[in-house]
Amino acid sequence: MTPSWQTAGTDLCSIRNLLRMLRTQSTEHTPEELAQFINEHVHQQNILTQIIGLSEVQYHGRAASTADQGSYLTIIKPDGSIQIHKSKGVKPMNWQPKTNEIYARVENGECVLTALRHRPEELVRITFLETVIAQAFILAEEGGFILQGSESEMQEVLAHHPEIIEPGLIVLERELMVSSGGIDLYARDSTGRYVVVELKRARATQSAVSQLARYVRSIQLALPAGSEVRGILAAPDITKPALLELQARKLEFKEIKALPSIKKDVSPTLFE
Amino acid sequence: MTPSWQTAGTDLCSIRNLLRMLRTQSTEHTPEELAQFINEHVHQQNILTQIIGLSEVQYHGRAASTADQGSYLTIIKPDGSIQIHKSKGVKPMNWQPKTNEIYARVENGECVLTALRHRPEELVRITFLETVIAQAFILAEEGGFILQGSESEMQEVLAHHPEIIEPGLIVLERELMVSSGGIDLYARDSTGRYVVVELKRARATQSAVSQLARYVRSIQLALPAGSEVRGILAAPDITKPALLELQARKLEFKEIKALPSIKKDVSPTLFE
DNA sequence: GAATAAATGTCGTAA
DNA sequence: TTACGACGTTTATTC
Repeated sequence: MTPSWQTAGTDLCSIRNLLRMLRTQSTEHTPEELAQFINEHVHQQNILTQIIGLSEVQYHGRAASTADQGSYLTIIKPDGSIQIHKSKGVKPMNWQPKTNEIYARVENGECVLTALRHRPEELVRITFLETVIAQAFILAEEGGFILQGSESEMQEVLAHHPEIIEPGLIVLERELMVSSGGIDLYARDSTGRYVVVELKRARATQSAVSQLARYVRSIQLALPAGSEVRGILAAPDITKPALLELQARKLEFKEIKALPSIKKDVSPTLFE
Repeated sequence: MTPSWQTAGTDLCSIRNLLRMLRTQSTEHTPEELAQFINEHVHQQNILTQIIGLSEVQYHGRAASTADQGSYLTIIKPDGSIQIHKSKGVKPMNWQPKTNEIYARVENGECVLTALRHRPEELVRITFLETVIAQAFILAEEGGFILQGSESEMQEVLAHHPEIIEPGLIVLERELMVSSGGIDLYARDSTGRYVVVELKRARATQSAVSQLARYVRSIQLALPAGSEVRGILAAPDITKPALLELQARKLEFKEIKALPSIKKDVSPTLFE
């Protein structure tokens, strides 16, 4: 039996281009051929496999879900992660971050891809009813990836410029570990009171408030009885319930709109 | 300048297959053509676009990130969401959940895809250094998707209608494997000579010519000495250098403008 | 491995 | 549209 996929010609690549199409499967194939194609490519180093077509997806694990017949894009990455995309959204319809086992086989005349994961025990099953195309690519060479602007960077900036939060504030510790977790900034205000600062890069929610409250209590327990400890939640925004709870707990909110950048922008002119 | 891709025919594969590939672009294209390809497909109703190749990605918005040159898979969904995948993890390396604006243009000789989002103000910029493949799919309302218009379909049609290439041509084999790769169509002409047909969905380039030449040589070696083997490059268009090389190698070019659709049972109202 | 918190979280829904 | 909470959250880090 001749498989209906072909090895791509070598003329597809150039010296700089290390990503190459490895193999392609046409629309013409039997379930057996598709299963063979998948099994030959999945879990191999650097090979990303893609199947597009009418499929059915089942998930069983932390939850359970079934996707009826639909046209989905299935991507299997070299690390064994799998994701099934529909036409909308960044998030896949179904996925499996890491799999212990991936295999395809023919069941009842159709190619079924099974992705298993232990701990937690999860299962994704994709039945390919009508495959439109199956492709495998080599994804070689990965460039460096640099992310900036996370909460840690916010902490970095505010640690050096605590006056943004409040004039006279002096930072004593960053990432101070207490029983309930790590305090972003531990400081002292101009009147000598201890201050616990909780940073949020996004809009602060109730969970941030209770987090701050836990830290404040931890500090109060560590200090001599009667010591006054302030709690400041610093974020660009706060939700209404969070603000109410904050006030009820006698904690404070400090709006952080913009931060002086400590690193060069990617391309500052883009937004001018 | 003729774009190197083709609009797919109106024929449908099956009633169950709702998504189909609309257009395909091969590996050969200029940055201008790639930009045009993207602009024609992106943000259109029901069209999912994919670009695979050596790229560079920048993000600026809630945070900022830069990804150096690497082989990435870019997916643009019909809802305007965009995601750039590397070889690991379910999560994309860069993404944009929903965009207000997506456009591609040539900057400094390279195709740059810009995805803008307001509220929050965010920007993703992808520079395609070397594209391996660009694909576009139609997605129907019901979420099915099926592909059409690929080279495989072209092969399908021409295998059944070899007279389009040349009257009296008889197809002996499809996807005939030889040492140098897979021959799209292996046939015999009206005078009994063997014919190797290489198909290109897009404008044929020199690499297609050398590919065809390799196949012809492989067949010549396999046949008794002195056997005459013709090589035909069938494509909608051919570049000037490719045509010159073709003539120098005594190979032939056959322009394929339109293909008769393969009629299959389907309700034409789906795509109006 | 369990627990904890960050994330460019994403996504859906009610006001 | 905006606010708000849920998510198979995922992912990274710490204990």
